[in-house]
Amino acid sequence: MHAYRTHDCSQLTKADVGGEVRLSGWIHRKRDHGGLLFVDLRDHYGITQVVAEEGEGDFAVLDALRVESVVTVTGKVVARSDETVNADLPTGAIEVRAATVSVESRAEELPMPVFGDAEYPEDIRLKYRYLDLRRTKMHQNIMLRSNVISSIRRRMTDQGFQELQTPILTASSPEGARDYLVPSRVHPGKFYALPQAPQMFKQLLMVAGFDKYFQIAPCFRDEDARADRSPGEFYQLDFEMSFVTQDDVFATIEPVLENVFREFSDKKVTAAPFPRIPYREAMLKYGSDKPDLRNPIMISDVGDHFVGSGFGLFAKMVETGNVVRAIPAPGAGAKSRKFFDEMNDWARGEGHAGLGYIKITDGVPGGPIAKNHGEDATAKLIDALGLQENDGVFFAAGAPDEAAKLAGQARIRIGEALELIDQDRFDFCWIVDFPMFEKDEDTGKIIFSHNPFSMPQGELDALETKDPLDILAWQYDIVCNGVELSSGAIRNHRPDIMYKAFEIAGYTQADVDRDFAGMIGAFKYGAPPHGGSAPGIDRIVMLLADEPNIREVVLFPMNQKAEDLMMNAPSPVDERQLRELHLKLNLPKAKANDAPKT
RNA sequence: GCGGGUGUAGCUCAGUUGGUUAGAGCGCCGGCCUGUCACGCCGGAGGCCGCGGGUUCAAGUCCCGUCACUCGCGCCA
Repeated sequence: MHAYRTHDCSQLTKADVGGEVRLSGWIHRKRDHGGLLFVDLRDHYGITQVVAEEGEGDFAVLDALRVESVVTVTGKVVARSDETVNADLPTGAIEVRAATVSVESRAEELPMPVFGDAEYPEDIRLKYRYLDLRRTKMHQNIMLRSNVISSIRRRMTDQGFQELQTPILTASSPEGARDYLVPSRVHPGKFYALPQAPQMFKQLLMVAGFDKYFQIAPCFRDEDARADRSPGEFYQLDFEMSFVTQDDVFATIEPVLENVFREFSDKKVTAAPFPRIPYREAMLKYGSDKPDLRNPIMISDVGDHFVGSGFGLFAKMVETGNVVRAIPAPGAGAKSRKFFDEMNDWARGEGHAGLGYIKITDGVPGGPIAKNHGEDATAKLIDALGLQENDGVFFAAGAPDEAAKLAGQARIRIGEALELIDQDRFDFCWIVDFPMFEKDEDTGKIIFSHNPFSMPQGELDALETKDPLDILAWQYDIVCNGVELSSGAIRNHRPDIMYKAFEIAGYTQADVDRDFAGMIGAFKYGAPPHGGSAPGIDRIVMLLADEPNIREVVLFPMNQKAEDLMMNAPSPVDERQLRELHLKLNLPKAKANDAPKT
């Protein structure tokens, strides 16, 4: 008989009755009836009930153990009587009569229980992540993640993609997020950087002629956390293809995403081809470049209605080049005035001037805007917006960018408050036609608005002839349920266009040659047109697991301050290590009241 | 860096307009219990009410500061 197990804890059925078996696992739960003891024995695969009776075998050994201790139990499989069958358990028709019990590992009293689905503080969960991961929900999430990644790999290789590895220690890049730096021992004063994405490497793989590349790639960015953003590191399905147009990239990745989502969820999934929404249209209609299409609210520009309006505030704003955006709130007319006032308070709290509204009650429009705007004009506005007789509508007014942003946030908040969002769908879309450049709000300079390596639409001709702010890029994002899954582009593979694009953004040819030496050099020796994208693995799994927080689908995440509470990272290093790396610390002055870390 | 929320037993939480000895469930420890599967019953231990300061006759409760966690803003080509 095997030293630890003849079966796992999910396998035994009526067919095994009478057999001598050996199981190993954790004591999930104990039910102690004095002379009779029931133990739910748990492993990765399932749970099997073990019974021990006083006076028989190693009853006393099992009786004395705490839950989460690890044991090996040997005994006979017996059928349960009809009254005692547990239909909720795949192994519920049988139980194992414990003859011998060997203790593999004794558990102390737990800082947090494994059994049950109560919520626990995240710092405790992170510190004792190995216990947290034993819990059913977390264990399932991580299994889902593993299965999703397998499925993605299979689907990518089936389409002819090669899985290739790129370096983890690379060079810092002047663009993008802050880098994680690694000091060089051999080269005093020089540093490696961890890749924010294998962006340049994957483009170089295209130059190297590999045609189709993918990788489940770790990416490192020193930026602050969000619910859908782990600090430190995350994974992307990074892929790149040669001799392709934007349509080819879409046609390649759409079936992968659609089918992965269909494979791992019962929700309705957008059928490919996914809708494509130009960036400017998205900002107008949804007030966001990552719209949640499950939300039926559509924003529209209603500035024209307020030209010369009796509602002087909006009339004046429109005259001075500002905009007014309407955010319908279907059915909100039935809500109390408090609902509308609270929305306004929220907008002010977010730092906006406010959120005006019209509340329609049984066909009668009310509120300060309706009153001053005039009866006929209000009727016309309501008609144009297609509002029903118990709807509401909010107004975001201001500079175009600000009004769009406020309207977009309000759209989300109203959709949630009125429960307009269908929780049973995954709605995909592409956001396309991103602008190539934008104006830096602080300096007034022209800067790249996204990836500087994207091909401008119209190529060199556009760069030379058009207003930079009017130039669009072959740059696209894929969005699902308001979550940005990836961004990608058809790349700029032409040195002449590259130099020109960087020149517009204020970089000389020498700057480009220095900062992007590897890539610009490579493009001078024959580079194929190419493009790709990089959907975020963690976010895909988060959506599929129906979790609001990315840390629920990451094995060992760091907390919001980028600390690993289990491994105590980051940690101080000793003087010898610093000397080897030619580093001297220049620490900020400690605050007087800082509590010591435990 | 900034703003919101939270902080009471190992864990989840209750704690009234400031008022006597801060409670419950789970867990833990002890006892009883031979068909449970959230086993049951009896008993017990366990509290710097995050920390510091202030107001007050009196603070878990009010005020200020601070720390921790979290959500968001900034940041994220």
